[in-house]
Amino acid sequence: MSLQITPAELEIMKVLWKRPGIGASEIVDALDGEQDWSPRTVKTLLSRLVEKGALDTIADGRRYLYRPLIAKRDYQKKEAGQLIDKLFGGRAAPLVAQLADARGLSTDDIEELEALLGRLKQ
Amino acid sequence: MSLQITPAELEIMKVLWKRPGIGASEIVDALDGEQDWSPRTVKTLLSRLVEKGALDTIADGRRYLYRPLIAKRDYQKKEAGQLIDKLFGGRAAPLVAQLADARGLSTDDIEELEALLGRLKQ
DNA sequence: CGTTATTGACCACAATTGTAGTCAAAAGGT
DNA sequence: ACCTTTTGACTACAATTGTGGTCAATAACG
Repeated sequence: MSLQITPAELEIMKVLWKRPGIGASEIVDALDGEQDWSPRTVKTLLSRLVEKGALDTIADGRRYLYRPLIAKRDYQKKEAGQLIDKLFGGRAAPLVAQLADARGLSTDDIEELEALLGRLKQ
Repeated sequence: MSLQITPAELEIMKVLWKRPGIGASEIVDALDGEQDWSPRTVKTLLSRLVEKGALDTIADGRRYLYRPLIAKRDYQKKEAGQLIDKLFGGRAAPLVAQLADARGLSTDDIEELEALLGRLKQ
């Protein structure tokens, strides 16, 4: 199960990672301003995510509540790993170098990363 | 020009980033072992990349030599930036944290990153 | 010189994706 | 007890993508 989540579907997942267990209409509301989708479109994306096993449904009267079956953290890990395998020869350092170049790391970023590296070192 | 390069097309780009200015048959050869594509498939991908403006052709007798019009570095930057915007709230540090967790950074990676951060600090 | 192999141009076709419509059941307002 | 709204199920349909076939021109080989 490769669990292929498309960009449009990811928007739905992001809402549900933030507020698991809500229904379709709440999702539509949450997306308002973000995406300009008809409620129909959101329903379709929800069905596809359930079909793919990325979401779980809980019956709640005549409707469903939806809950993510994959953790955001796991998905982030998978995507980050795929990117470095695909483009950076499997090494993380070059990726970070590119990021630094592409958008500049803030002082906060740099400090955070140094702290992280310090923790990893021991 | 959003220059949307698909995963299959990227394999072609990777060959051409390594050896710019080769022809279709060399690309087919270079991919042998990597991908199991018919020469036809490679040709189609090449045409699409030219159409998209990702490659340039140089006439060489009755065939073309192909050359990347986008630098690998630029493409890496774009992809890395897209990933952190899409999944990491635009911050690089959480991405690195995930990478560390996902696959463990080697001592070399850590040293490389520390050196990089040192350079960025001043 | 005739045959074969290679090449780009054009075409094909199913799967996936983005985007949304139709429909019937049910829930709620009045 | 009706009418409207909301919901999930099913359906639609064009664009993109992966994968490769046809064809005509031409280069290379015997």
